[in-house]
Amino acid sequence: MSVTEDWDRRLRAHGFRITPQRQLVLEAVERLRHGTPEAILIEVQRTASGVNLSTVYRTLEVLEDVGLVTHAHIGHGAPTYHAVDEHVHIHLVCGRCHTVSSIDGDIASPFVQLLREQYSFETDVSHMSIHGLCQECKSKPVSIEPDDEL
Amino acid sequence: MSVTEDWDRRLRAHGFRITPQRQLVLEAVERLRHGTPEAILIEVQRTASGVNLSTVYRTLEVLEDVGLVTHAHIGHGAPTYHAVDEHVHIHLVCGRCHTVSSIDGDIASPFVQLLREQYSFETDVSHMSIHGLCQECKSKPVSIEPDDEL
DNA sequence: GTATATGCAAAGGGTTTGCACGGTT
DNA sequence: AACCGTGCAAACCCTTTGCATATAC
Repeated sequence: MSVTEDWDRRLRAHGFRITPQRQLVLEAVERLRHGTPEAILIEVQRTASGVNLSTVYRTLEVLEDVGLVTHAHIGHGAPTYHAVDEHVHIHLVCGRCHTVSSIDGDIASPFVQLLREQYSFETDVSHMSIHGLCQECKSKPVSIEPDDEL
Repeated sequence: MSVTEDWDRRLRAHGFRITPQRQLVLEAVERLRHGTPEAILIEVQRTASGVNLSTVYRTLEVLEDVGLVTHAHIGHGAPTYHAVDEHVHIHLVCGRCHTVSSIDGDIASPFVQLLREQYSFETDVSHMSIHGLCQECKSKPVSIEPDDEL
């Protein structure tokens, strides 16, 4: 059952108004499965060319406030937004080739449980992005540690 | 045993030159245990006021290349740099009060092992920053879900 | 001596903000 | 009618880049 079905009720319940822009931004986030604010703007502008980037930023903040979208920081650039009704996933970001792959968020459950037990910390799994080396880059070592004079 | 003991050999081994700036930046990163580029600059300038921000950026990139420092993305702003000789730790970032606490990186070992087995992904634990709710914010629910008209 | 590193200043992304207008309630 | 949301433009923060000079090798 999609959380975004009662998006308008959610907004109203938090004292926000219903506007075409908010609907369009939410729909754009759902359509693109991953989206930066810039990408979301472009998607929105396919229907409504008048919408402004700052509106997208302000809208994403509102939608995140009411729990309709989340974001994660992949790479160094703009954050990536997702609709919360998607199955929770985690991004694995390769620090060498910068490939991003999405994996099932459930894999983190034991870890999340550990953080809850030991630190009373409630992890936002959808916000997790894990940096490291992907399978391919791991196998191509690229001159690791000569550790001698050149 | 500190990795940063043979920092000069490390740099040379990778074909980089030894400069006062590089030494100063590395020492500043070690002294501040967490530091943004800006904060590192200020620390460096306590000794050498002439050093420039762009040099700090370029130097951090070099030091990271040769494995002397790492960075993690805490919050939305500038990244935080660490010397690699510190015991590996993970940042827990509260999405509500923005408090950051550092915990022992070893807690992630089983999770890291899982990612290795299932996805052949080699996690950079020191780069991990985990977002969620801290103990205090978790217990103060702050008007969650009225789910009614206002 | 030559290639690399630095300082400076300018440009570049990404994001936020002030303000007047327009739309929702 | 009152207030919130939007568009526009400017400002902002963080980071990168071009170029001339200085420095490590």
